Amino acid sequence: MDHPWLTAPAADVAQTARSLLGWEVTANGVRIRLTEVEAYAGTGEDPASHAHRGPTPRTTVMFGPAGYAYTYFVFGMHWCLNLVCGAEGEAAAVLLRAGEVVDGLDLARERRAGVSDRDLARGPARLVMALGVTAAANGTSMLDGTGPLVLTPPTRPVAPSAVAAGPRVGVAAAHDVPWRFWITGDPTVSPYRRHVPRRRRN
DNA sequence: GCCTGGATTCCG
DNA sequence: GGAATCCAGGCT
Repeated sequence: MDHPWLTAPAADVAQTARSLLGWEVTANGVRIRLTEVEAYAGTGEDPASHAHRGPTPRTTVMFGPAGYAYTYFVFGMHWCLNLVCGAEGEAAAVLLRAGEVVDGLDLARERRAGVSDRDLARGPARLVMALGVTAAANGTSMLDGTGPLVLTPPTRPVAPSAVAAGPRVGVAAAHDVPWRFWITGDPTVSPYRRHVPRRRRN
């Protein structure tokens, strides 16, 4: 499958993120339609990006070619999923923040026991749980079917006028860039929380 | 080596 | 509003 915009320069990663809304991610029997994403620019350009200060063992995948999954562990308990974008070496990425489960509802409910259907993938770590992916997906392609994740074009296209933009969630740096994109009014979009500085321990 | 704090979620 | 709960990255 050909996704020319995926390899657009890192400087255009915001546009790439916007284009991803409505696309579908399938893994382990669950298919999710993306309703919310966040863009992270290339190395050296975005203080909020894990790749900001250059490659490290954790972020190696981000410096590879576009179309690969970058998963990372956060807060000692959660996994998040990114799609690597831009030219090889630029380390741009799009964080997949939320979506609507459009297939495999029973499996998703099993993995997210006790929550309403709208909350199944309403948040980056929740989306990962619903898809049943973790560390094993890191560094696998999301385009060619060789990994657990498969990215496919929208079944229901998203009109450009239906896309809203705002600051990224939980990110202190570059708070002024509106690089979070979501489908206006969609119930599966995560509730916005601005970055809250942690209280210092006494 | 040690220390800090995080692209979060859930519960009180 | 705060706890849970690891570890990458920065600094001593």
